[in-house]
Amino acid sequence: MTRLSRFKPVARSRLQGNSDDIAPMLLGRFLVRTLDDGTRLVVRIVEVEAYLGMHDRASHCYNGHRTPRVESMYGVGGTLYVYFTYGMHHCMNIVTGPRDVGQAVLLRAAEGVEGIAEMVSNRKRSGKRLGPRDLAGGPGKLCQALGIDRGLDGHDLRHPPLVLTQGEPVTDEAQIVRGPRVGLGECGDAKGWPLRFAIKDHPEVSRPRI
DNA sequence: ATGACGATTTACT
DNA sequence: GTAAATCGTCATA
Repeated sequence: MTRLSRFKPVARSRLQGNSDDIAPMLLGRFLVRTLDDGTRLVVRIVEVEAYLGMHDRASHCYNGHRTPRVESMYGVGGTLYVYFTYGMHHCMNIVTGPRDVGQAVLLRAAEGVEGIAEMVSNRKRSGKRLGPRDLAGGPGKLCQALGIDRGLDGHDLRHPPLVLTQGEPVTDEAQIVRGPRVGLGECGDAKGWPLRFAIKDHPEVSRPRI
């Protein structure tokens, strides 16, 4: 992977499969966020979770649930789905597959690549020092570091102000670990499905450890 | 009009 | 480890 191709956008055709197939291929990719003042923030994705759509009880699209909040999750692969939860946090997903299917990959953690000082500033709470995993080691933290909110819901990830690029993908499958998804409510067998993927032993991967 | 509920994070014991 | 914070959304009435 050459230095230049790292910043080439990922083609939509690469995002048209099932979310559990695509999720591990997103590990190592970059998210390139351009702020209004021109500042560029870059992170490398290190942890994701697949949500399978209508037949996945943990999914916002379970049983065909379709409301204004989740509408963008039914968009074409390569669309961004951002939701607001717990009254204070945003989480972002990359939609996969054809339109109207409702599959997506939740971005759970990333490592800072460029613009780290700015991201730290975005993350600073009450003047405390940031510890391990405090920059983008969780879905809400990642969104806060990059300044992502519902205003970007439905955005096309091939274009600024948020682009998914080739980055430094993980080619060695042995470097990928998987386990059950985090934070789910009661959802039967879906609770144990191993749809969480992360780069093995990466320090930014969120808790609980995989 | 109302109430229950989060694909979480943080602070505190 | 446990618990509080905090509010948009949606099902129910």
